[in-house]
Formats: sequence, structure tokens, C-alpha cells
Amino acid sequence: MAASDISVPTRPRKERAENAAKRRRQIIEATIRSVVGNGLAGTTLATVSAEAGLSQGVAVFYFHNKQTLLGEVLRHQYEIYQETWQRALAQAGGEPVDRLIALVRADFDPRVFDAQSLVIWYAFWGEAGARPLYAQISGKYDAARFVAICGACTDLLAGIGRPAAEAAALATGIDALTDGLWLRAYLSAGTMDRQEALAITARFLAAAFPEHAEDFIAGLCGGD
Amino acid sequence: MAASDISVPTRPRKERAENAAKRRRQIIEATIRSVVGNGLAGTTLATVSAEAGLSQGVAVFYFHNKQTLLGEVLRHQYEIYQETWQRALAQAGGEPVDRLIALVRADFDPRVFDAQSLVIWYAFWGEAGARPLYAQISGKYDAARFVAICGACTDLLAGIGRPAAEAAALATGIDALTDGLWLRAYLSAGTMDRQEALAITARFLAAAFPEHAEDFIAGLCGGD
Amino acid sequence: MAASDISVPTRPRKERAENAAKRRRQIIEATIRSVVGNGLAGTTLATVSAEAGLSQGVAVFYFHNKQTLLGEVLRHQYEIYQETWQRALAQAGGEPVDRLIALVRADFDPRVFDAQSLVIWYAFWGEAGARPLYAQISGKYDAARFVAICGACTDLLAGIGRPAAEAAALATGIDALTDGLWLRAYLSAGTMDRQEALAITARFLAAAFPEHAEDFIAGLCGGD
Amino acid sequence: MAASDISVPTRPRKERAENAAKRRRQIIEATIRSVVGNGLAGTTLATVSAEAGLSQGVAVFYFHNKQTLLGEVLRHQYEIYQETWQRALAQAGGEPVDRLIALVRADFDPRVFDAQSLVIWYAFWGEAGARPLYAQISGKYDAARFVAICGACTDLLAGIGRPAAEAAALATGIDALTDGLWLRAYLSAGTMDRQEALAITARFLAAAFPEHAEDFIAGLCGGD
DNA sequence: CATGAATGAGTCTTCATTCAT
DNA sequence: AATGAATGAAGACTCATTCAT
Repeated sequence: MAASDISVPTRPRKERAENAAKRRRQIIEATIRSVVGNGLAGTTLATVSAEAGLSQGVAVFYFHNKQTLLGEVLRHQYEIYQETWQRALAQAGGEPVDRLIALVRADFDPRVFDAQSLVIWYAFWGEAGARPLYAQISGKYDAARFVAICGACTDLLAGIGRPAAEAAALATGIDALTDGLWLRAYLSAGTMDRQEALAITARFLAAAFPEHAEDFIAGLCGGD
Repeated sequence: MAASDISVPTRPRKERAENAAKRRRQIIEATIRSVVGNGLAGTTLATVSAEAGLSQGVAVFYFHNKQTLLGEVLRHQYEIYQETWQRALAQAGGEPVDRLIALVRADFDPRVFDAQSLVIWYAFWGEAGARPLYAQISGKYDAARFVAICGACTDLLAGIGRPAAEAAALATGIDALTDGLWLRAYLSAGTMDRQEALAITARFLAAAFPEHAEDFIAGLCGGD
Repeated sequence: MAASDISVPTRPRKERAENAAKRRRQIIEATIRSVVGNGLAGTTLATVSAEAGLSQGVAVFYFHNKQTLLGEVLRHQYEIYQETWQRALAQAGGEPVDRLIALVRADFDPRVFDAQSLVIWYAFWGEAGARPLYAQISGKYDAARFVAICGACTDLLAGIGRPAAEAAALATGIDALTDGLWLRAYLSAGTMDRQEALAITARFLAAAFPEHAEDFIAGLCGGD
Repeated sequence: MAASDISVPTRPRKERAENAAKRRRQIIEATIRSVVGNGLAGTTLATVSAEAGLSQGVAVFYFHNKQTLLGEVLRHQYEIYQETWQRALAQAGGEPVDRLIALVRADFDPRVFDAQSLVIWYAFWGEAGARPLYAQISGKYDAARFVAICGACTDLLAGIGRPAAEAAALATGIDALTDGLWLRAYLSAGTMDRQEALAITARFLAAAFPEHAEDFIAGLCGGD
């Protein structure tokens, strides 16, 4: 025990690692606030530092350079999003309708469908054309989600005796619809709320799967 | 000699105005090429000048400052878009189904639905959160288009005896769907072509308006 | 003629090029002053700008970046040096002894052998180990001078019936001796003047070529 | 437990001092490696720490600041050099010729005349113009060596009946010659080896002291 | 003793903007 | 009408130094 007292005068390794993780999150969150407030172009290491209440150097210390930091921010955003829909999916049970409902509801979950998040999404997507890193991160996470939607659609079609070939197109359509609603909500801030977005999506899903129309209306429009 | 010195440089007023318009367009198009190639953040007055084959000063000379130029570029992009769908609408005849078909087809018209245009749209929308000017321009043009879609929907619903109250939600959904398909096409470049986008939209429209399912399938999936 | 009045409203091309050359020299000379005053490590674009009485941006405008500027400074220094010894060589006439005398005298010419120049030489040579650019520039110019010395030695040896094989070693030795005297003059500033350096070199040359001892003594120690 | 906590960390004073000396040398040698690899300008406390395999803070802990560390490195370099020539001198015996030969040989001793050492020398000399500390250290050690060379020359001249007044000039010339050969070896790395350098020096010494020509040739060119 | 997180002044570089020509 | 030289205010990034542990 005396030995350990001597050999570990510094902070325990674990505590240090935790502290680093905390700092990284602190900086990432400050960056998000900055992007929301100043846009991606208007976000500098200075605005990030100021927002984090830290000195100019820390961001570089923890992320090596601005590009890495921004990439990490996008990843962080996707992680939150993925966590949300994956949890919803896990809690939805086995019925394909319920899974689809869960995925759509997750898309308009307040934790995900809020003004700040939307700014982040479109800010990064806007630069994805010129920044391979952003495009790559987006592609990876988007693919995972597409698989989930596509799976639910496949099962749903199987249940009602329709050809599985439609699944991909339907999944793409559903994904596109919710992304488009996000864009509306983002561009004309405040004019579309969660309820309206869910109602519109419900209408299209009900039309696309008339056999489950009732389920979609009930599952998406009702509730909270 | 003195006479010629005075009279020659003073070009007729009209010719001068035309020249100015030509230069402005030249610079706007150079800017678009630059945004496509370097992103909005990577577009500087220098990249614009280089792309236009003109000197550093011209952009400022004709647009006073960078922000105005970029605003003008967005406006230009919207003008081309608006021109496309308005012409399509005008040629569509009076039937609401045909008008809706025309509007959707216009959205995936090669002049509008190409990789470069998509980069422009999402680049500007990405910064719209932090730049009121972009948001304002977008809002103005988007509203005009929404009115057109909404009108077609209203008439269509009236024709099949469904409540007009649905029109706005349907219009929003259709708009969102096509925007979402644009986003797919933009982010995963090359994986979605005009045909597929039209087919997906047709499927949803057919489902939403079963009475005109045939029309939408025929009008959107067939043809070129 | 009226046409030319219209087509060339800007400054004539030639005048502009001259102006650019003037600015470049102005900045190079400011850089030299800065290196003399602050060392190479202490020379920043800010010290250069201040020394030149210009704004921070100009140096970059004319030299693209700091490294290029510093490379150009070294080249400039070598150009002056080369010009000096080449002119001396040209004026020396055909006698090998005279050519060797001229080359040595040029090395201690006040235009070349002054405190400021020495600082520049050793500052750049000091970094040559880590900067291939400097090493490359030095190598190129040093080679040219070595050829000249070597040629004179070869002819001199031929004149007195000694083997030509000695030439390279003698040339290297002479070059090394003058460089070493430069180092002395540089490190212990003020303790060695032109006269002393010439006298020491004369002594060694006289010893190395006893047949021309008188010539070297007379040619190097006398005069101004 | 309390007892061991207190007694164990308190190492004996002597052991502590030895450890400190070891650490200092470790850091100095790391600095030398860094200067060789990155140049003086490219050497930071970070490169030094990395090279030493120690944490960022140690260098400051042991040397208070970077300047002091670098000064210590130069001193260390001079110490090795001085040790080499002083030992050679001590082993040379009393004959002036032998002392001079020993001094020259020491200058091209593999321990001293190697690529890395040359980088160090010229790196520091390059900054000596702007850093009084380096100039001062150099001056001190150079003076000691000059005294040694000068002494040997004086005795040598006395032995052959030539005026002692020549000694200083000859000593300066010899010193300059070897320094100049070092510069050649440094700038055009790999093109001059120990043998060639010794041969060139031998030739000049033989010429300068014809009475001892044989001795110099034998003493410098033969051997290993 | 030793670590390495944190700071902030300073560096190079970029770039919108001005302006003389 | 057009050029492009010149400016200077940021921007990202570096690094010597400090300091709590």
C-alpha cells in the first residue's frame, strides 16, 4: 500500500480518462451551441472556446484540429439520433407496424426534432458536398437507419401479402418524407410542430399501407 | 483625336446596361461553379474571380460585397427553379392531376435535378439558419411554390369529393417528399436517378389519391 | 491610337512589372535587416513588414509564404556574392595567379565581407541541415564558385609544372580557409578586419604556391 | 505505514543529485537529437520531451526555460569537443609539431567530426548573431582552443628560428581552415570524409612550415 | 519527482474590402 | 469599366510556460 502511494502520485488513470471524456463532451456541446448561433461558417475556435468558457488552446489540445472537432460533432449528433431510434425500436416489440411507428415517432421525438438539432443537421449536410469526411459519416449512419426502416417495411409487406420488392422504395420514401419535413421545420422555423409532422407522415403511411391505416393513425397521431 | 477620345468610350446607355447584366450573370455562374467545387465555406472572392476569368475587384464592383453576391446567387438558383415549374404548370392544362404531375416532374427535371444544383441548394440551406437573408429568400420562393401545389391539391380534392381541409397537409407532404428525395440524391450522389425518384413519388401520390392512382403512375413513371 | 487609349486604361504592363520587382526587393531587403537584427528564428512576417514599412499582407502577396520569401532572400544574398566574384574574375585578366587573387579579394570585398552579410550566411547555413531548400540553393551557388577556384588552381599548377591532381584539394582548402575566416569574423565580431583576413590568406597561398609567393603577397596585402 | 510513507520518498541527498544529473544529461541528449532531426527552429519542448520519452514538464523542471536548456546544450557540445582536444594535447608529448598534429587530428576525430555534431555547431552558430548567450559561450571555448593552437605555433616557430609574431596569424589560419572544412562537410554532407579533410590540412601545414613538412604529412595522412 | 492539462500570446496565412490608376 | 496592388482584421494553429495533483 505504501508502494502504491509512491508509484501513483499522479491521478489515477481512470479518473484522468473520465476527465478527458468530460472535457471533450463539454467542447463538443459548446461547438453545437456555436453552430446553432453562428452557423458552421461563423463557427471559429474562438467562438467555441468562448461558448465553452475555456481558453483558445483546449479545443486543439483535445481534438488536434478544427476539422477533427467538427467531424466529432457530427458523429456525436448522429450518435444521439441513432440511440434514440434504436431504443425506440427495441421497445416497440416485434410487430412490423409497431416498429415502423416507433421509427417514425423517434424521428420527431423532442430530443431529436428540435430547432437546434435541425440547424446542426442541415449545416453539416450543406458542407458535405465539399467535405468528404462529413459525407462519409453521414453515409455510415444513414445506411444503418435505412436498413432498419427497410426491414420493417419488408416484414410489413410480407404480413399483408404484398411483394417484398416494394420495400426499398417505400423505405426510401418514408425516409425522404421525414427528412423533407425536417427541412420544412428547419427553414420555416416554428411553423411546423411535432404533431403536424406526425399527422402528415401518418396520412402518407396510412395511404401506402391501407391495411394498417388505423394502426398508423392511432400510433402516430394520438398520444402525447 | 480629342473628339474620338471623348465619344468612343461613352457607350450608349442601353449597351452599357446589357453589358452589366452579362457581367453579373458571368460572375453569378462562376460563383455557382465555385460553390459546387469548393463548398460555400471554400468559396472566396478569389475563387470566384478565378472561375470567372476576371480580376479580383469585379465581384465587388458589381455586387458591392460578398454577401450580396451570394444572396443573388441563391435568388438566381430559385429563379431557374421557379421558371421551370411555372412553365411546366402553364403547359399542363387545367386538370388538377396534370398540374400536380407537372409540378412533380418539374422537380426532377434534369435542368433542376442535377448534382450541381443540389449542392447549391443544400449549401445555402445549410447556412440559412445563421443568415436571415438566405432564409428570407428561400421563404419567399418556397411560399410561391407551396401555393401552386396547394392549389392543385385543393382542386384535386374538390374533384373527388374529399374535404379541402386536407389540401395543405397533402401539399406539405408532397413537397417534403421531393425535398427528401433531393437530399438522398445529394448525400449519396449517384445512387438515385430521376426515374427512381419519380417512381417513389408516384407510388405515394397514387396511395394518397387512389382515385387518380392510374394517372399518377402513368404521368410520372412513363415518358422519357 | 484612340483604340490604344481605350484598351490600355490600366498602367502599362512594363511599369507594373518594374513596380513589382521593386516591391520584392524592398521586402527582401527588409527581411535581411530583420534577420540581422533578430536572427532567423526571430524573424517573423511581422518583423519583416515593420522593417519594410508595409502591411502584414504584402510579404505573402509577393512571395506566397514565408518559406519562399526566405529562400528568395538566400538566393538574393548568393546573387550579390556571385556577381561580386564573377565581376572580379572577369576584370582579373587571364593569368591564373591574378584570377586566384581576384577571387580571394572578392571574398573580402567590403560589399561581401561585412557584419550583416556574415549574419545572413551563417543564419541560413545554420538551418540548412533541416531545410532542404536552403541546402539546395547553397549547393548550387557553391558549386559554381568551386569550379572557378578549381579552374584557376589547375591553370596555376600547369604553369609551374605541378600535377593537376592537386587542384581540387587546393581549391577546397582555399575555399575552406576563407569560409573559416568568415566564421571568425562573424563569431567574434569586430576582431578581424579585411586586411588581416587578406594577410592570413596571402600567407597560406604564398606557402602553398611558393613559386608565386611574391604575387600573392603583393596582390592580397597591398592596395586599399 | 506512516513511517514508510515518510521515509521512503525521501531519498538520500546524494542519490537525488545523481539522479538529477542523469536526467539533465538525458534531456540534453534528447535536445541534440531533436536539433539534428528538426533543426534549431523546429526544436520545441515537445519534440525534446518526446525524444527523451519524458513528459512535457520535465525540461522546464530541470532547466527552468528553453533558452537555458539550449545554452546548456551548446555548452555540453563544447565540453565534449574541448575534452577531446585537451586529451589529445595531453597525450601528444612536448614537441610543438606533435601538439599541432594532435590538435588538428582531434578536430577530425570521429567523436567530433560527425554529421550530427556538425549540425549542432552550425545550428547554434547560426543563431549566435542574435543570441548573445550563444556568442558568449562560443567565445569562451574558442578562446581556450586558440590559446592552445597559438602556443603550439609559437613554440614551433621558435624551434625553427622564425619570428614569433607570425604565430597568431598562423593559428587563426589553421583554425579557420578546419572550421571551413567542417562547413564543407556539413553543407555537402557525405562528400568529405575525415581522410580528405586531414590530407588537405596536412598540405597547408606542410606548406606553411616547410621545415616540418614531413612530420605533418606523416602525422596527419597516415594512421587509421 | 514527475505528470500533463491548461493557458494565451504569438505565428503564419487567408480574405473581404478599399482604392489609385 | 476594370484592374490588381495593398490593407488589416480575423482565422487556425503552435508552443513556452504555469500549475494542480
